[in-house]
Amino acid sequence: MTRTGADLLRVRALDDRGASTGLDRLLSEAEFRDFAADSEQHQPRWVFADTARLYPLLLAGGVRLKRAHDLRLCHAILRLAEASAHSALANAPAGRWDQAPPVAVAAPTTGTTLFDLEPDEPAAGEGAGPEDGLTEFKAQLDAVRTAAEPGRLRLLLAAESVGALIAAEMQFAGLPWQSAIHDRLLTAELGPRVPAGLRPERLEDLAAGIRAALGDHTINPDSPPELLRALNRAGVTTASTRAWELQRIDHPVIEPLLRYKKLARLLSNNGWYWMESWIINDRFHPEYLPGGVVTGRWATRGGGALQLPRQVRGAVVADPGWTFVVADAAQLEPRILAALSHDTAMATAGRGTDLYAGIVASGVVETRAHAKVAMLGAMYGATSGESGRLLPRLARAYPRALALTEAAARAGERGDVVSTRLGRSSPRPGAAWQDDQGRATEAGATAGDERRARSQARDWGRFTRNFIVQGSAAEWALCWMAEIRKGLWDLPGIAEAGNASGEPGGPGANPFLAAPHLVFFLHDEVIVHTPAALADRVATIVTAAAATAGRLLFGDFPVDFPLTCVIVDSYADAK
DNA sequence: CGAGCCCGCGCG
DNA sequence: AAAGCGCGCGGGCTCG
Repeated sequence: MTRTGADLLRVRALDDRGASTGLDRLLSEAEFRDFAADSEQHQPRWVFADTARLYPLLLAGGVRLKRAHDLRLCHAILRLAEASAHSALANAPAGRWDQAPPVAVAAPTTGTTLFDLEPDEPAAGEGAGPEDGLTEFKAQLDAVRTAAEPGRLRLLLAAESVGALIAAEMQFAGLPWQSAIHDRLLTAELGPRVPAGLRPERLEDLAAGIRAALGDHTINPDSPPELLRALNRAGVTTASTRAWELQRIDHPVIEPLLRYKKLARLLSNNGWYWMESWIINDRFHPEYLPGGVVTGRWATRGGGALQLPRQVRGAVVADPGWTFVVADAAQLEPRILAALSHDTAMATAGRGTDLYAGIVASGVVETRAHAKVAMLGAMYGATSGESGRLLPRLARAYPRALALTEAAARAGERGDVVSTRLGRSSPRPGAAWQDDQGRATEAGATAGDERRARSQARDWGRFTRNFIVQGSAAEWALCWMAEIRKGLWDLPGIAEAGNASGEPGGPGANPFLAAPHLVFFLHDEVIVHTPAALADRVATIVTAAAATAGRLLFGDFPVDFPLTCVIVDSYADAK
């Protein structure tokens, strides 16, 4: 499945090894939609150069696909994976499949849809003809077939690819978002709306309070350097204007200043301008970027979808007759670490309970807060503070888990590669890093050279230490979502559910929007929008999917992945 | 006046 | 002086 230059799509049928089985056609987009709808009866695996560019076309036409293989995303994994390091693909010079995807244009305001695609890309570089996709697919199949433990890579590529389908579906569906509620919320916090560039009443009042407390009537509280100078002039000794540092200072300016910072952030990041840019027909359509983070986590582009502050989640409200199933994997990363390292003691601490509470119950530390900060320290590489002090106790109780994070850190410090459970490997540090390490071992190296090299080595070690945990957790989350999607696939729509309320999206909406579907994903948390009558069944599916994801990654190793799963009409009520 | 940096902070 | 991981985004600010 590739694009040709003339807005035609080339479609070919292949067997398991990528060999052509005869069918080879050029179709217009409309013809392709019909073709895809027909072909879905046989549940083929669609091989796409870039799911994000093609799938929205199908979704807009009401066609949903079950299985896919995304060449661009899978290439990125195989290019770096240690398990396929010997393959032709991994050793070929960089080419078209190593390039960043073309930037899709997200409409910032009403008038166009979010799904406009750029004009077709020109043939990019050498060998970018229509054969290129097929050649690449064969190279990927070969890289997997000849890899160590091909089953893991195969699962990873399938999970990454279904993630691309889900990402497109979620962008298409959008997160239900009530502009009216959002507007009321902003007005209550900031005061009535004012034209862009002006401060709403509440912010203006607070700015006046800040100026009065500092005895300076010209201060712009939005300028950190200016603010810092004014604070120091007023006898407030601080090295920065960070909220957590200001919090500890006793001075009349602190209270209005902290309040100002909070509200100014709300206005600039999720204020009226944001609302008008991103909310269309009471839906938020962020652009998800599967594999957008080196660890395999998703990123988003535009709208800050992965940073929705709790302050505004009250605007996320289910349609009439519908509700949300909001599920969150409890202490996901430590559980992943326990399973990765086969640390049965740590896994046992999390059995049937809050993992941090289990650590306390085992007598390792005194409080849940201590357990949490110690675990985060182990996974992030803390060396000082409370976290650093608690680490030895954690290491005594859970030697296997801590040995694994330490080994990952040492590997990174040497410049070595580490890999996740399913085989996504970390990038190597850049040339500057290598140069600095080399310089520190040469004869004329200064103490400064050595210090610098050591510091950078430790930085990279903290990255690789975290990579194995964050990346494996991202794989669990992909499998979880894939299983949820599979479970939801066969649920009935609104009509069959015996609920007469309107279907979301209005007339002509995609039929899959009339049945339960995923509308949001945030690293270890999902939201399913569902007819209220089906919410219990959805919750059962989501819960079972978590257990299945655990088995897919870790087989029989006895580690639990419990969820907090609630049925709520507003996201604000989720926790 | 735009490009690109830093700062600060939202999320996990 | 160094400092627990990964991101995206907006505002200020500097520089060409």
